[in-house]
Amino acid sequence: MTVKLRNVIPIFSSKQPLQTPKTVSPTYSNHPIIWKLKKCSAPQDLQSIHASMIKTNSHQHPFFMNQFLTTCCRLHEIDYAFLTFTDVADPNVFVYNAMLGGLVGHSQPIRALRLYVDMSRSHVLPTGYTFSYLIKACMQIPALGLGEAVHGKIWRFGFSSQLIIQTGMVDFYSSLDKIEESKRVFDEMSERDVVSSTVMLLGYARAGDMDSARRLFEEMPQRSTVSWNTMIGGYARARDVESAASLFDEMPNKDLVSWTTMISCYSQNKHFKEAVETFGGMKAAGVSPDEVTMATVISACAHLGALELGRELHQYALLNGFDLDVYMGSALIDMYAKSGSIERALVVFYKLAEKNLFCWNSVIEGLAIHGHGKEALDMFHRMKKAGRIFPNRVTFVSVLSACAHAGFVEEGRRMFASMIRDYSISPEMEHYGCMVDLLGRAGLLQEALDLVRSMVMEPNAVIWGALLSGCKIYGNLEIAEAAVEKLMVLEPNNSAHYMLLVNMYAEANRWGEVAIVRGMMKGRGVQKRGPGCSWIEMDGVVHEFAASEMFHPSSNEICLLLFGLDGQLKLAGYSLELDFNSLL
DNA sequence: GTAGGGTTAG
Repeated sequence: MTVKLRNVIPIFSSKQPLQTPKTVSPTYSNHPIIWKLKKCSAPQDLQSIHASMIKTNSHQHPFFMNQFLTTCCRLHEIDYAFLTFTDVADPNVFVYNAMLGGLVGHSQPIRALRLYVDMSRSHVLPTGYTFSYLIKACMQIPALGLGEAVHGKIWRFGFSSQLIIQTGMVDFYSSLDKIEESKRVFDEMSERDVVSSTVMLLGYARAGDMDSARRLFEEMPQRSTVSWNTMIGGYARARDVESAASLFDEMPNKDLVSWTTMISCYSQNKHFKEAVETFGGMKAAGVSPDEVTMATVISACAHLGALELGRELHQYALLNGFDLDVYMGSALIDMYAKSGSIERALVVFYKLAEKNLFCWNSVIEGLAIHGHGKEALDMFHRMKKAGRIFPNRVTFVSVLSACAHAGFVEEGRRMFASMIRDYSISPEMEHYGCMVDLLGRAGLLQEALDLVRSMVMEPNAVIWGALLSGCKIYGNLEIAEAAVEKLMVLEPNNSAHYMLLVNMYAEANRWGEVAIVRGMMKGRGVQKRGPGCSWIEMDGVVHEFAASEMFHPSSNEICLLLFGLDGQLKLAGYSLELDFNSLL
C-alpha cells in the first residue's frame, strides 16, 4: 500500500490567518445531554442520546458533538462515532480533533490521516492538538515515514514551540528507536512538565537505557504515578525484576496500572508464582483488576497449570461484565488447553466476537498438544478461509507439531513448503525440529538427516535429539551414532543422550559398545541432569513432581498405578519405551 | 483532548 504524501499532508494556503480557536463557552457543561454523555457507560444508550440531540438540533453543535464523539470513542463505538460525525454539516476543529483522537486511539491511522485531509479541504485550521494526533497516527504507520513531514508542517504553522508538540516529537522519535533525536528535542525544550519528562523516561525505557532513565527520574521536580509506572515497566522490559520490585515497593500511590505492570513484570520474566501472589496483594490493597490485569494473571495461571484459579478469574470476569477481548480470550484458551480442558478452550474460542492471530494460534496449539492433529489442521484451514489473518512462525510451529504427533507426513511436508513459498517465513530452529520429529517418527531417517544437513543455521541439541529419538524407535544405529556425536559436543553433560545410545546398543546385543559408552560417561564425569519437573493443580492444591524423586506424599500409590498402566498397555499390545526402574 | 500496564511460542 502506498499513500502519496501530497494527498495526506496537503499544503495550506499561507494566506489564511493563523488563529487559535476560542474555547467553547462553559455554560453548556450543565446541560442534561452533556451530563448524560459524561455518565454514559452503556454503548446501547448512545443511539437514544443521539436521537434526543437530533430533536434539539444539538447534533450540529460543536460542543455537543465533541462530547458525543468522545463518549462514543470511550465506549469503543468508533464506527458509530464516525457515522454521526459525517452527519455534522459544518464541523469545527474541536469536532475534528475529537474524531481524530478516537481514530488514533483505536489504531486507525489511515482513517485519521484521511480525516485530516478532509479537514484541510474544508479549510478548518488545525490546532496543536490536531498535530499531536497526526504525529500519533504517523507513529502507528512508521513505514510511511510521514513523521518528518508532519514535523516540518508543524514548524511552518508555528506550533513547534508548543509543549504538547515537542512532547509528541520526543515520543515519535523514540517510537522509531531514534533515541538521540528524542534527546535533542527534549534538551531543546524551554519548559518541561511531568508529561514531557515522563515521555522522555519512556524513550529511555524503550531504548533499554535504564541508567539514563533513572538519572532523569531522580532529577524530576515532580513525578506522577505514570512516571513511576513507566520506570517499573522499563525495568520489566530490561529484565531487571529486582529494580522493578524495589521501585514498586517504594512508590507511594499504586494504582491499577502500577499493580498490573508489576504483575506483568513477574509474568514476562517467568516468575509466575510471584505474579499470582502480587495479584493477591492487589486484591488485598482494594484495587480492582480490569481486562488487562486479567489477561496477564490468566496467562501466569496457564504457565503454572493453576486451573482452579484460572477458572475463578474467568468467573470473576463474567460476573463483572468484562469484555472478552482478544487478549483475555487468548490467555483463557491457552490456560484451559494447558490445564487439560480443550473443551473449555474451544467454548471460549467460539464465544470470541473478534479473533486475532493470537486467538487462532492459541486454539491451534491447544488442539495440537491434545493430540487432535486433524482438528488442529482443520482450524488452520478455517483461519485461512476467514481471511485477513495470516499465519506467522508461531502458527506453523503448532501446525507442524500437530502433523508430527498425528503422523501426517505428506501434510507436514506440504505445510513446510507452503510456509516458505506462500508466506515467506524462513524456517527457524523450531520448525526444523518439528519436521525432523515428523520424519523421524515416520521412520524416514535418511530424509530427516538430509533436512538437518540442509539447515542454514547450526542445528541445536533439540534437532539432533529429535533425530536420535527417531533412530531409537526404528533401531537405526548408524544415524544414531552421527546424532550422538553431535550431541556430545552440544550437550556433553546430558546423560540422556549417552543412555539412549547405550540402550540401543544393548537392544542390538552389542555389549562391547555398551561398555565403551559407559566408560566414556565415567571418564567425562557425566552426571545425571537435575530433575525435570512438572506441576498439576487439583482441588486448589498445586502438586509438584520431579523426575526420580519420591517426595510427593502419594508417591507409592502413583508408582503402583503407573506399573499397573504399564502392564495394561503391554497387554493391549503397546511396547512402552520408558524404563520405570530408571525413574525410581 | 498529550505520558504508563495485556495474549500465543516442540
